[in-house]
Formats: sequence, structure tokens, C-alpha cells
Amino acid sequence: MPTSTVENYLKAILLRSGRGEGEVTTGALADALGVTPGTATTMTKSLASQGLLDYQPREGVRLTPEGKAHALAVLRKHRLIETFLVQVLKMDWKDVHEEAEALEHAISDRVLILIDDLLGHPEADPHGDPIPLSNGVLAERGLPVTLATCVLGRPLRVERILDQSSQFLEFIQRAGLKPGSILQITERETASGVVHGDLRGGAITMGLPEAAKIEVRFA
Amino acid sequence: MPTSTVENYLKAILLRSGRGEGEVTTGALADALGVTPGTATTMTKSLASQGLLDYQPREGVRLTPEGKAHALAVLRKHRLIETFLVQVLKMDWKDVHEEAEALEHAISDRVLILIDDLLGHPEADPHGDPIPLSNGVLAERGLPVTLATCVLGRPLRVERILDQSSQFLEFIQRAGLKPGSILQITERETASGVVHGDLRGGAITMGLPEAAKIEVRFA
DNA sequence: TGAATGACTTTGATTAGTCAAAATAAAATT
DNA sequence: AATTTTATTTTGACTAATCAAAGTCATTCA
Repeated sequence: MPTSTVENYLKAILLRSGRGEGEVTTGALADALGVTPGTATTMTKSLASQGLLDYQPREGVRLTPEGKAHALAVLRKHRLIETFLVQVLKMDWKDVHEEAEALEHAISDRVLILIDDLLGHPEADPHGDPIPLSNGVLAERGLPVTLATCVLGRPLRVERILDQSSQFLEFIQRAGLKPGSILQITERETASGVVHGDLRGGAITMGLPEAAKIEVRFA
Repeated sequence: MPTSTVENYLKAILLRSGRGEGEVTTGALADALGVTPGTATTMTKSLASQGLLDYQPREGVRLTPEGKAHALAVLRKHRLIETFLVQVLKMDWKDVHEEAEALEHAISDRVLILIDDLLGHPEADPHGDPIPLSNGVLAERGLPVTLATCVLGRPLRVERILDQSSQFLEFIQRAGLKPGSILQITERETASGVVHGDLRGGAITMGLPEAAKIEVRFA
């Protein structure tokens, strides 16, 4: 029974060790968790001694199989809870991340199964992020296509929003870009860093970094 | 933002300061929370210094208005969560207490309002315990009538189960004595400590201490 | 009334998680 | 290559919550 602090560290490492080589620096961890670098170093050493991750001083950390299993279980809880909050409690889309952050450490496996059943075993949460299966398998797709990299002039469906900050989600909601929405990109000006698109309902404009946070697929 | 430990102390004090004079001894608290007496003393002093309760050494503690408001808020969460787990997630009756114990510290007021709406503002949880209102009013009834004190031969409706241990709840379930059930007591042998009753479905027998934990009202 | 009993409190120590600031190592710059 | 910058680690200290064991009261009981 790891503490919620431990769970948060493991989850943060999992989310940051993407498809790349998977080494996460203590500095990045400290940033992600809002603690000082020294604290992150201390904690990683402690987690390493518990067998949850491998740690080479000044190199970074990497989850062990055991640590990864834990992290995936927490991520599964988080995403199922988000889905539950939106679909059953009709909670506002931009608030669910924060709520799930607290609940993921308090909900038992027993309750999680009931929630999963009630929801009909969803594959993705409201942001379009895939929900790990209970056996720890996370359906990771190939290289993601985003509004910053997609071809111009073809209809696209929004698949996933890669930034969970409520500020960004509010923009997404205002612009009508939730997962499932259909749009196409008309112009991309790399030099000025601006992306233009067409959406049923009107034209949209956003910056390149923002466009890179919206994953799409051919509609 | 009190810690969950603080919330547990406040709730335990509230539940134990019933209608009596309301002084709870540190020893009783230690028992209730499963800590050593010394720990309970230390904590009560700390809570007193935070203005959540009044503490006279070797006398006991009593909630201040502020402490009581906190405690009632936690109790409201606990009982609404129990109701939610049974009614929405169809969780087994005897498991909900334990689950709610964890969730009551993690669920935000925002989510609680949504749950309360979804449930239609229930007045009592599945055990029949009254749910405090959001303004802190707790509908306490007069002196309770239980199977240990009720008259014989009259139809009664089970109102409330006063023991939340899963062992006892399992007996309640087996016997068909959930809140709402109708029965009558046919015989009470104080000397041998046994109570006999009739229930649609058959006769029941239990000990006096057990009978005292089942609150009833004329059907 | 004067010990004995039991309840409560103190004391000293421990664990988890954290920070601030000093120390060190590696990388970048000149 | 020497120096500066930046990232990381160490050190010492702190808070919340806890325990074990020693100390203190007040009450019973003889």
C-alpha cells in the first residue's frame, strides 16, 4: 500500500517517460510535482530502495516493472474517475482533472470495478487519453498526428487533448475542439507560428505550441 | 484544510459526544481511532490549540462550534457517500462504511453537491443514520426505541442499524432486517438475554445486546 | 487514611515528506 | 584550459503523526 505521495511520483515518472528512452531527470520530476529539487532526489532514492525504480545519480530514473505496474494502476484509476465525473455526475470538463488527482488515491479497486462496469469499460477518458486495462496494458498509438504536423485541407477528427490545464481546456471548449469534433487546417505559417483552421461554426486560429497539443486523425 | 487525521478525530468526537454531556475522554478517543492513549492526548492538545475543541487535562474534550461544523461536514460526506455507493454503484451494503471512511477525506464539496443532487437529497444513509444538512443541522430524533426496549406484539419497521461492523451487518442482511423491513417482537427473555421475533419469512432470534443495536418505529 | 489500581499525560524517539542553503559535478562559454 | 553557469545532490532542520515506556493523578479499596 504505497502512500499517495509515492503514487504521485510513480505516475509523474510514467507520464514523462513517454516513448523516448524513458530516463526522467530529478529536476523534471521536481517541476512536475511542485517540490524542490532536493526533495525529488531524496524521494527517488527512497523509491529506488523500495524497488520501484532504478536510479543512477545525475542520470535520472526509470520505472522497474513493479513500479510501472503501480503507476499504470494509478493512471487507470485517474482516467476512469475522470470519465465517471463527466458522464455520470455531469461535472464540467475542465474541473475533472483536479478532482481525479485527489480521488485516485482514495478509491479502492473494488469501487473502481463497479465504476468501470457502470461506464461500460470505456477505452478513453474525456480528454481522449487511453485508459490502461486492468492487466496493465496501455494502448499506445503510433506517432501522434497533431494540428501542428497534419496535412492541410483534409477533414480531421480531434482524438486527444495533450494539455490538461484548465486554462487550455477552457480554450478548447470555447473553440469547440473537444475529442470527436471535426475540422480541417487551412494554413500553417511556421514563420509567424500561427495555425488557421475551419470548423463547422467558423474559423479558428491558434499558436503552434497550442496546435501541437491537439491530436487528430483523418475523419 | 484540515488533514484527514484531524477530520477523523473530529468525527470520532462528534459521534461519541451523543446527547450526553458531550465530554469525550482521551482514552475513549484512543480506542475509537486505534492509537495509543498518549497519541490521543497529544493530538487533542494540538486540536485544542487550533481552536477546534476545548480540552481540560484529565477531564476530556468537547468540540468548539468551529470543530463541530467541521465534524458535521465530514459526517455529511461520509453518509452521502455510503448512500451513493449503495444506490448508484450497487455496492454490497456491508462494505460501504469502510469505503466511505477513505473517500470522505478526498471528495470535494463540488463533487458532493453533484452526488447529493443525483441522489435527490436523501435524509438518511443505508443504515438509517440521518445525513446532516449542508448548513450543519443534524436531525436527531428523540430517545430511540430498539428491539431491546420496544413493546411486544406490535408491527415495527426497522429504522436504523447502530453497529456498522461488517460482521453485524452480515447478520442483518441474512436475517432480512435492513432499514424498511417489517417485523414484530414476540418474546423477550431478559434473564437468558434472548429476543424472539417474527418476520415475514420466518422467526428470528438474537441476543439482547444485538437487539439494542436495531432501532425501530411503529409500522 | 494510606496504599494499590487504573486512567491519563509526558518524554524521548521514529518515520514520511518537505525546504533552504551549501556543496559538488557536469556542461557551456570564453 | 580555465572559468562560469546550470543541474543535481547533500546537509541540517522542520512538521505531522505516531509509539513505548516512564511518570503523575485521582479514585477506589482495604
